[in-house]
Amino acid sequence: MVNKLLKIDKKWQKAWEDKKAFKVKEDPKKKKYYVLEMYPYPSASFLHMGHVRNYTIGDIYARFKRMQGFNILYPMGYDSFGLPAETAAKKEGIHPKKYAESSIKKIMEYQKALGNSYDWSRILSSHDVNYYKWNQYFFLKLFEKGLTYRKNAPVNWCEKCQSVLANEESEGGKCWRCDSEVVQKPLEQWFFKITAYADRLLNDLNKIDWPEKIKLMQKNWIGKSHGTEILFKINNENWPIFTTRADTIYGVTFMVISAQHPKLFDLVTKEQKKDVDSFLKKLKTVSKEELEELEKEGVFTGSYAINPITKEKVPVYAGNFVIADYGSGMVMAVPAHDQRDFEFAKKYNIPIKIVIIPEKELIKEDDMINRMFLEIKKINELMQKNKIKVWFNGTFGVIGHSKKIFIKPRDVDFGVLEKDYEKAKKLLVGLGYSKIEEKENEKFKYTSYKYEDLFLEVGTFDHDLGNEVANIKGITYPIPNARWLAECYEITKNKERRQGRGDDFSALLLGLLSGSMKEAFTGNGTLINSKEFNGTNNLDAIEEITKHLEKLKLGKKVTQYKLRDWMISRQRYWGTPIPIIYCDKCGVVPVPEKDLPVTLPEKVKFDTGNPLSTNKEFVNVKCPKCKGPGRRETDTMGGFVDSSWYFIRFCDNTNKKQPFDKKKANYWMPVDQYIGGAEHAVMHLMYARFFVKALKDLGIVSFDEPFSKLFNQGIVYKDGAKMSKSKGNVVYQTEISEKYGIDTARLFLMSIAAPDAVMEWRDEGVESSFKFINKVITYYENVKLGKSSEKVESKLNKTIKEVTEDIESFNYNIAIIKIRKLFESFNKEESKNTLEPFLKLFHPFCPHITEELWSKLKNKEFLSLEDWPKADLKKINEKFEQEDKLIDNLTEDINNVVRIIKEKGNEPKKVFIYTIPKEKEIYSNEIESIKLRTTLDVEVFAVNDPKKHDPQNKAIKSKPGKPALYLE
RNA sequence: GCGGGAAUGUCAGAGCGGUCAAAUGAGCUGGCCUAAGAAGCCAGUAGCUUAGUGCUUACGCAGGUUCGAAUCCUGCUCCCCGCACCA
Repeated sequence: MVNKLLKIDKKWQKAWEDKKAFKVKEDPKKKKYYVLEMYPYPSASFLHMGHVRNYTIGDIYARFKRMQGFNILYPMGYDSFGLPAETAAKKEGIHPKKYAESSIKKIMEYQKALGNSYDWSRILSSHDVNYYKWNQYFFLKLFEKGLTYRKNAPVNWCEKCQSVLANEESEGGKCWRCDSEVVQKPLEQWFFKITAYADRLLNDLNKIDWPEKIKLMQKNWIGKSHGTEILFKINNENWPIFTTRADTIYGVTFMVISAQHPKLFDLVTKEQKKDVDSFLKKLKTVSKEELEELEKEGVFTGSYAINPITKEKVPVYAGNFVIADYGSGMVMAVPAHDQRDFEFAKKYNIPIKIVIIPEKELIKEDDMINRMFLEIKKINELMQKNKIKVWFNGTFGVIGHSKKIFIKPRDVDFGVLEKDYEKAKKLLVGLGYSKIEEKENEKFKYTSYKYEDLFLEVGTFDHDLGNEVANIKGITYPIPNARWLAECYEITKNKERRQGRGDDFSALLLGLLSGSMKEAFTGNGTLINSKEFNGTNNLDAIEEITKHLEKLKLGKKVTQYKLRDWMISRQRYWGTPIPIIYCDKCGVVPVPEKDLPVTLPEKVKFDTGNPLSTNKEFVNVKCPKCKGPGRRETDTMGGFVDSSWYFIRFCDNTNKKQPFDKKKANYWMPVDQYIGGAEHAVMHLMYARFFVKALKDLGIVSFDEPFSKLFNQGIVYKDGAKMSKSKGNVVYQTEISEKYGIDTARLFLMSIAAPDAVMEWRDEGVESSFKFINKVITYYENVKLGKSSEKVESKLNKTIKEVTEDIESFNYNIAIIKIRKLFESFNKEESKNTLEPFLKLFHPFCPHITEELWSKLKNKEFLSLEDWPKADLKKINEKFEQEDKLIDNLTEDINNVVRIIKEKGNEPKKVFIYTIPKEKEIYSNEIESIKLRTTLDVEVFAVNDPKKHDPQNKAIKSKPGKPALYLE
């Protein structure tokens, strides 16, 4: 059987290829549909189950859509430039080109063995000069437009890879490829100005049908935020500072400039230079893990900044926690209301100035008191039960002082008689109060009682600003003591005085609170200490203060993005040469378009530094402008440039005169269904979107989003880790396909889990898919061609309807279940009208065997190119389904009774079924199938049949949908 | 820390207000078939109970909404995945 399957696989793969079954071209009469899987990196010359899953998901969709009558573009290509080829070259002494090309060859072979319906004539590889030439072309176009520029920037540098990494490639201070530490290093680099498209990239997310998760990741990555740019004067020069918290301007007590800031030394005074230098030396990049514990550190620069509103003079520090290229690279530090600033201030003893206090509404006083009240109530009940007299007087509340909290509010007394004290104490311990304090209290006067007071210490509370919480028996509650803060504030605002309290409450609060603060208060609240803005809600204050600053021309509203420009330079060999020549006279000169391509030379040395610089012929060229001596750029472009437009090249992959024919591109693009891993959420998918938008602005294409729909397939795990060669937990394609045929692998991968779910690979289930395929084949080989029952037709049409919807929405696993069920309902005799549509439904999942069975039904054309079946809704009759269920229930009942009788030692031979008259036919029609499932002899009577055999008078038990039984 | 997703029977994995002791596989148990089966077929697979019934527990934990909840809401726990000193 296996051999047979393998032969079938080969036979049809060859047939498809020979007949060019999937070759397509533009056809204005047909509706196009473009299905694409992210093109693979041919670093490994094998495919594992993760790959197979990915490609199968795409192929099923492509085949499905093709059968639905769409003109399907479904190509395959290779992302063959990049580091692994170069690493392999270094390691094994193979030239990257050779390495890449042999890998491609092998991978292609395996891919072809998958039986996917690719149009192989459209193949492309990014290392092909006919491809990368156009990278250079686009580079120059973007250069003309000012979207390509060069700057000296601190970059992420990986020592091991000897290359610069993009922001996206440096994962928390580690290289995404080799996991070694990334260091900061200043270098001249080429950039694409993706930031110019930040807003469009953000807004157009609404246009595309992508998983929300990916859209969100892109949104966060773009990171648009609104804020205020405030001008601080430092050494008589204006420094714009970006902040989202203009409301805290009165709380600024220092400034921090990024240690990597290019203008840092403008601020460093002579006296401080030594300190700053030694501080900078200490800096290093840190890993993700270390980041959490990394202490905020800094050093005084010697300069002071003038707060534009308060005119206060505050020191400027250089700090390790400020990002150089976000915002202005310098922050106004408000330690009372920003956790980082707070930590820094604590460390260097900088004053903390509180300018926001929490609002009354935030305090859940009532809740607190209710809980306390319940506690008291509980105590009361307990005491009464034990006949201990307790006094409570007045309303209950809470009072807090020092670090303890007592149920002992303003005018409440709680006491027991002296003789009950010990007993009461015991009971309270039983209630869970571990500590009971007993004391004479002078602070509170208990005039009503002579008895000893019982204080209950029920918990502790922390007294710090804003976050007052009480911890009572392990539960944390907000505590109303902030109430008095609010009170204090009221007093200040109304300029009231209260006996025993100071005039300047702001000062008092500061004194009281800043010393005991444990962390910054970053919540919202009411402004204090902020002159005319006192009493304003801080969210409103952001607006108001910004407006105020605008009036004074000391600030303005601005928008910030986290998105950085796309750094494309790589100090590598195996990539597209950047078409730039440096000339001592003319400076940076782009290679003229007519001189393209700048071909990547094969002869280079890989031992040290940048390989391209070792080829003198390549490097030393004439300046295109002045014809004087020039020097070529030796950096190459990162691979994400290649992958930013390859999907358009597929539309016209052999064009030598243009990157692609505009008409062809406009016919096929955008990609209707893109399929690939979620790991590309922010890199490839963002760059490609940018690139397409830029091309649109250049007038090269007429669409502005590359991928209308995106589907993320789930990762295949094995032994708890993602399947990958480096982890050694790989199951190769051939391990399954050589044993069971490729259709089994496809079917299994698709039935085990929804395509977008992560799945754990287990061999166990493979057999089941294999068995099913064999069953289908055996069935089709033996089926008697004839008529199909209405029942089967009903089922077929229902299945067609549902499976169509399921495939459309990628519920492949559900579709397979339904297809299997349909198959189970087939009889020994079926008509072509059911046998053929079944093959069609099954075809996307198992193209080879269905194609084979299709031809066995004497069909000449490829099943792959047939029409997808349409459901005839008129033929769907739920009656059949219900009847099926009745028979199911009946046989279950019979089996149940049989089992019970057998346990009692009897062996039933025959079952008599008594149905209500209306249902008699249903059951008598199904006698054969009942017999089959019970192995008993079966006889059906209507209950009103006078001739029925019913010695035990069981017939009375008969109910609609539930016939009575008698077995003997 | 921020953001997103999940938690279902022995396992994997559907379901997402009633038709749910819960699809479909796998595993396990028993039976049939057979010289024998690793093949095929049939049945069972929460517990108790019963000639086909009935009941009780069950969809992470605790509450809530509802005539009714695996499905909706609230809180908690745990796991996974992104981002992360973004001012």
